[in-house]
Amino acid sequence: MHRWSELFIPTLREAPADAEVASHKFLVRAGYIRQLAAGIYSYLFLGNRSFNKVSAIVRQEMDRIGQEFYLPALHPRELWEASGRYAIMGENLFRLKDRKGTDMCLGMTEEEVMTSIALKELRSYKQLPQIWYQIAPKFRDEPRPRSGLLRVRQFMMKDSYSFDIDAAGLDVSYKKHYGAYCAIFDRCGLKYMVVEADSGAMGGKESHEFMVRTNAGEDLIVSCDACDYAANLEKATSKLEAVEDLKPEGDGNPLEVHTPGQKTIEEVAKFLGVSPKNKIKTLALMADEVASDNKDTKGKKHSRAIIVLLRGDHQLNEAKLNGTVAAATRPMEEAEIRALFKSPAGYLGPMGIDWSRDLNDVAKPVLLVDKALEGRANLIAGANKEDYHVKNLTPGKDFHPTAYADLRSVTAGEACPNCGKPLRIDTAVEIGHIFKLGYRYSDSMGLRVLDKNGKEVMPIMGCYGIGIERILTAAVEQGNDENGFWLPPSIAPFEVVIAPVNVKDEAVSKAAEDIAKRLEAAGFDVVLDDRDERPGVKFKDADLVGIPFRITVGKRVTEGTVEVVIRSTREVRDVTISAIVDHFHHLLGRAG
RNA sequence: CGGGGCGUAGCGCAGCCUGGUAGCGCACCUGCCUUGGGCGCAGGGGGUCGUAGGUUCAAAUCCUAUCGCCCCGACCA
Repeated sequence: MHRWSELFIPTLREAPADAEVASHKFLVRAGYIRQLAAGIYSYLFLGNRSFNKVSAIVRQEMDRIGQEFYLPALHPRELWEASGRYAIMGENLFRLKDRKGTDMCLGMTEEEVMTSIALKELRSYKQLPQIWYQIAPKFRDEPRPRSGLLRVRQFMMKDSYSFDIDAAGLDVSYKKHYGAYCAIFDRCGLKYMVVEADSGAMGGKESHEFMVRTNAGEDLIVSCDACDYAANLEKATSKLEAVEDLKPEGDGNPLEVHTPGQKTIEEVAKFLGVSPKNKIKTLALMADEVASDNKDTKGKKHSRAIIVLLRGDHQLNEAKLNGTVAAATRPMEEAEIRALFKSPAGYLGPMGIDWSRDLNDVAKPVLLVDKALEGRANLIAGANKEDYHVKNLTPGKDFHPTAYADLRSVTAGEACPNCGKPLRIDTAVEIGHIFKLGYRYSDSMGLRVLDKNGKEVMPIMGCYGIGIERILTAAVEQGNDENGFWLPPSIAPFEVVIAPVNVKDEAVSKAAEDIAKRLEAAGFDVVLDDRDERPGVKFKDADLVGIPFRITVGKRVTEGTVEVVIRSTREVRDVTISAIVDHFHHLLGRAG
């Protein structure tokens, strides 16, 4: 039996000064975790217990669809060179040398290791499909670890990888994961949502994220309360209300107007008496394309101009831009702006520049136009001349975009793309991500099997991740008040804490001991707070440490009664001692 | 990596400006007392003031460097 007096549960009255988010404060105060360094945490007794329960649920559900492996965290450089990620991952990849000077790194994910096993062992379509998974530490040298356990440098991840003969097979593996993830998060007692996710520049086709709404989250998700539409802001779209175009002025050809000192969208719109919706916002960006190996080719970089046009009242979504041009961009410097536009910032527009016709044409500047401007007419943009703007601009007629693309960020209140009702935007924590990888690794690492016809084909892959500590963190964020937090019983370190009000009272402590024994015999996870402390101390600790139920054993044992307290609602019930086991069978929905 | 903040006992903080005995609350130990929401009284232990160098008769305090941690941003398969 677990006796609190013998356990190491170092609770704190005050949170460490550098903890800001609720989960961080409470997990430290409750003695679950202690910090070792930035983004690196130790799990103490309670933390580890909870952690193990989460892992066990993940393992059970994953075992229904896949096979568990255990892969090394220490990887040779060559493996990451083979996939091309040694360079791509940059500083986020922990790198080290072994005693012989061989370059090694610590795994951020295990696509390379899994694929290397697959390519050595898989020979035939008959061996497919495969789903391999593991629950193991991952290492990422994050530029800025933060928010306690939310963004850390070492964390436990359930990562799985599927290998299928074709896209239809991948669909099946993907759906199996979708189902398993729902089962896992349901069992962990989380209120989560599944959102369409940005598949990134890696060329994936489909991707969903499992998100828990909390103000501590780092992601922004767009969702519709009226239907099931939900997407990461990086991916979300919306229906726009039609905008009435301006009437053409004069002969309908581009017309310069004098706009002295009017630089911002708002200033110009007000000055000309039009809505920002009839204006073009011109963003001047540069993509610095550094050759793939950043060490040897230092200083040798090729920059190309990327000019983005948006409706005047819209904001650029950098993830979407990234997906379109597959490169990181930065704002142009003043000199670069003058070199291209022959004009100072504030009066930029698309006129008079020879734009690239093709995204792959590196020689000329690229003009990307947001889809919200497609089909619009008589817009107003800068004239590329100080103190002048141009009216009557119609895309496709007066200037020729390199490409139209969805580049803007959705804002709250815009119409849902499915049902037209207003969209909401919330912050959220990503607890899981499923991803159709495609042929990215099969191709780069040379994975081939023979199909029915004896022909070599590339298996298609999927990868799927769950952040174990994020489940715990999200659960704490979801259930806390000023006194502490409560975890769902399935992932709490103990289901019940039994608090005898005075251990020196024989009747009380005997009854508490007896109840603990009976509940434990019935299969409940209980801890007996047998410390010789005042009741207030025990209650405060019980409230703090995340245990969902408390039994208070007080003077009324003489009447055969104790109190059961539900932590989340603070509901208190009198229960007769003889009925206590039945009561918990009922409370926890377990058969007696 | 840019901007900001902070390193003094396990936790929370004061002291630093204006150099001179290192302090408070909580926690901890002993004893008494108390026992339905962090009880009370008495006694006690614990700190190279992040580290290194410098200025000075004297440095937690002033100067320089460095390390670490937190926050905002950039970044985040």
